[in-house]
Amino acid sequence: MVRPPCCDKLNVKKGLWSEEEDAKMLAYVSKHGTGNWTAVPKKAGLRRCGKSCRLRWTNYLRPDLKRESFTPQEEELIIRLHAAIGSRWSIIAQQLPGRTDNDVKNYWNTKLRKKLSEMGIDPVTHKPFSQILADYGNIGGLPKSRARIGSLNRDMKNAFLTRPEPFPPPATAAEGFSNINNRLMTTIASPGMEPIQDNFFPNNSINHHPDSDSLELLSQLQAIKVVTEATNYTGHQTISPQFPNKYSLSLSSPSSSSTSSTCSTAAQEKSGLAFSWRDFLLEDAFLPTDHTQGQEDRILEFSSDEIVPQSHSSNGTSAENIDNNNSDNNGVQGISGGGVPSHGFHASSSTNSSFVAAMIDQENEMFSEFANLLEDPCY
DNA sequence: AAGCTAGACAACCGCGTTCCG
DNA sequence: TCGGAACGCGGTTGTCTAGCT
Repeated sequence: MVRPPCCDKLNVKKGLWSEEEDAKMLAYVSKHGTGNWTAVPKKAGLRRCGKSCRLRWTNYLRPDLKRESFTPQEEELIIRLHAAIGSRWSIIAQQLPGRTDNDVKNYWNTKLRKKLSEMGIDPVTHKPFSQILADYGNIGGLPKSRARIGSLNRDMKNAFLTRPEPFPPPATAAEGFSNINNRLMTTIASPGMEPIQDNFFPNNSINHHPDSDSLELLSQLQAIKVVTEATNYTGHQTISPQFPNKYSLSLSSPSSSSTSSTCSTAAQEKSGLAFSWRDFLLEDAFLPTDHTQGQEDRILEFSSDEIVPQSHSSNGTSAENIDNNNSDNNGVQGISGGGVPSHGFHASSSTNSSFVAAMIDQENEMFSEFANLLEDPCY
């Protein structure tokens, strides 16, 4: 690619901006406004590329930028929009006043992606890792396990290579997820649920079809509308009562949006749409299908409002208590002790080993069945 | 105190799109 | 219609800093 003329000069400065440079930029913009960035360095007396000037202005010097850290509401909106339209940072940033696409992108890369991974959700597809691996396992001609893991995206790779248990269930509410994050668990990665885009935004970045660009913009706008509306209510998306495990998100015309995009009812809110972690792994090819009572003990149950270990339901740690605790924190980061939520997994170690053993068994089965394919010299 | 590491964020790079003569 | 310049975007890299050993 041909470099812009302004960037060809050998004496163009790179790296961090000094206060003096910032002052020059501010002085220039306050006098002349923005635009024609290639001319800015010369007019402003800066040894910078015009592109660099534009970035410095839009990402740092603009007076309307927020400096404070992201709020849980902003966090939620980012995740919802990312689930709906993918990494279209500029579009997402437009829904967050005072935030730049760079801000949002950095926040996603440093915080949210990791957070979702720790919750057992693939940040790329917003599907549970277990579901992805199950899907992945259905693809024929699989290479050896290590290479197979190597071909996963980096988030799943991290989940595999840095954790004793490959598919950690979400942490419990007591371990520190806010109500907002709990709701995210149910709206983004609820059991058996197809991701939002699979059902409603077929032209998203994941399922993109090259001939569908005209529909893509509409889908994105609809996605933004729905996501922002849902967030403006209570953070809940419409939940179809007929399909408790298939959360539907209404896409509607403006005339019907007030009714179709409503939040859940108060009763639903109170009772929560409880489902178990077993449901979450329902499609996991590696889990034994017949659950014994012993296995039942390790099932974690969580609702749309809080995540409650089922086996702990009688120990006085009621859902309401947890909810109250979160309320004490104004619904913001109900993390006792602060910090990043732990991976807190209440299952016993034997449970973990049985889970892993099931995986290994499955893998060995495939190896024996497709032994010839495993000799692929590419691996 | 020095070295190391991870996290946060600023900045750069390359590419696609839009604008304009 | 075409080609070059400008702009915008997303991915990646670089730098700084705080915390830990």
